Amino acid sequence: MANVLYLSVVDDLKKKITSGEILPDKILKSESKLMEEYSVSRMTLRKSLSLLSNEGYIYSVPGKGYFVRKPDTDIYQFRFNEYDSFLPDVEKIKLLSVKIDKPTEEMIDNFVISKDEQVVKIERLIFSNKEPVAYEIFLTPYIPNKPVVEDKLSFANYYKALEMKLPFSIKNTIEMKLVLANEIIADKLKIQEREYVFKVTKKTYKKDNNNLLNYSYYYIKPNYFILFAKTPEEDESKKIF
Amino acid sequence: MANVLYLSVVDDLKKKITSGEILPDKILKSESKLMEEYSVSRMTLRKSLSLLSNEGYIYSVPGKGYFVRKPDTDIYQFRFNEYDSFLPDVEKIKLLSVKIDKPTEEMIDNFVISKDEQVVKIERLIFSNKEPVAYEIFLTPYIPNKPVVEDKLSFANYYKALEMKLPFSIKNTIEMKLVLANEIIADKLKIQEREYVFKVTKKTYKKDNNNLLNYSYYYIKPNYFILFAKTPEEDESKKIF
DNA sequence: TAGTGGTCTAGACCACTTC
DNA sequence: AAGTGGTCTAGACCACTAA
Repeated sequence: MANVLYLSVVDDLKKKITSGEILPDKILKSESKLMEEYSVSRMTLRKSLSLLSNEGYIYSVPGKGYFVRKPDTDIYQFRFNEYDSFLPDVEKIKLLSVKIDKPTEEMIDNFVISKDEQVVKIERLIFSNKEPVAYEIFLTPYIPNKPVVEDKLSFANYYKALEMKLPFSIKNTIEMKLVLANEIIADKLKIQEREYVFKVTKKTYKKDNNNLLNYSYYYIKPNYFILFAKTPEEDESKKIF
Repeated sequence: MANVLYLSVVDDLKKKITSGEILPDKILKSESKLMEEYSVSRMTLRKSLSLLSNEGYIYSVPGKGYFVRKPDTDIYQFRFNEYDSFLPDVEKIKLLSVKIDKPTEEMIDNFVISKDEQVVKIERLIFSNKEPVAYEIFLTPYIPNKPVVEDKLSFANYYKALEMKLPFSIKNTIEMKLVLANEIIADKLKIQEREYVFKVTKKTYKKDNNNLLNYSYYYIKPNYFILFAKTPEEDESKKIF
């Protein structure tokens, strides 16, 4: 297909795998045989096999050969942030409060801080369709001499700025469940107490030491949130070269 | 670190990127300079850069150079299937009914079938903790001469078998939202009518032509489902070689 | 011992960007 | 014209697996 050798090899092998001509866990021809079959050099062939391996089609066992992989079809991917995840589109995000306070027991457990240190607590209300649709509580340890100009960059963006600066060093987790709204949440979202709301807990960790950097609770009105996820795609931009 | 040349180059460059020594969108040294710096051949260096590219750390622009990528921290990954996704662990899955019937308007819209063809409808009840926790309706076009022995492989596993046979050719989507239980759902799950339940819609498509192969609705009791997702990990098993 | 994949080198030619 | 990354080759040596 393409006028690039290693891609045409990839195309052909993919076809053989997706069509079922070579089934999962079955062995492929050896490198030397494939080199002959496609009339390419070893390095070129290996580039093709490398690509197929990266895309999850095959795996290799040293000394044995290449095998077709059985992919995991139960894996899904989605995107979540305070701007794109609510329905209809988010109109504005209102900063309710910024407090610097002593940590609760829960925070001392979660963060790597002592009870003498302080914690930043930010409350925000996310509006959509003229209504409050989500109430967010964000928590992070307070570090007074952080090289972020606190007055200039509002606290609301403080942690975003932090993430932006060192994007490779963090990882997130998210937990979503249904809970009954308590008085505070009901008040913020203007709903009845003991109505169901989505509770999304988002935690941000430092990759290398697994320290918790910050976490947020989002309380979301049921009708304003749909989670849509799909099988992860092979990322074209990350193609091997 | 490792006694493999290209991995030690990867380690060093990763350190420079994660530490912030080279910031997102900033250019790396050119291949020829890096070859000199690390005293490796071009192909070895390119293998290192290829790995970093695959893991999302860098990208390349032909004629210009290599740049540090700004990774997307809003992406999450999770696993969903009828065995591992409910709380506590699933005890059994009860097959309620298998019907072969004419398709509804909705099904004709979704599937690539005419109104004269037929559809398989499977109802299942997922038990956990002696209670029904989820009610599933599965739909797929009925193909009489499918090479699956219908009596042997129960219908409940019919589509699983299908997926297993051609795992590379399918992709899934999932949608999760809150809905109010209607009479049927309330009855199956033994809850009150007009209580909230999770509605999960899972659709399976053929990759090449985007045809819908089957879809399921899961109605799940709120307390028996928590979605847990996290930043996708670099898959060690798919490492470049 | 023969065959397998894993690492590594030193070249070559190309298309593209920048000046 | 000089520098960049992209493709491709023909070797070499190694560790591992299987008979």
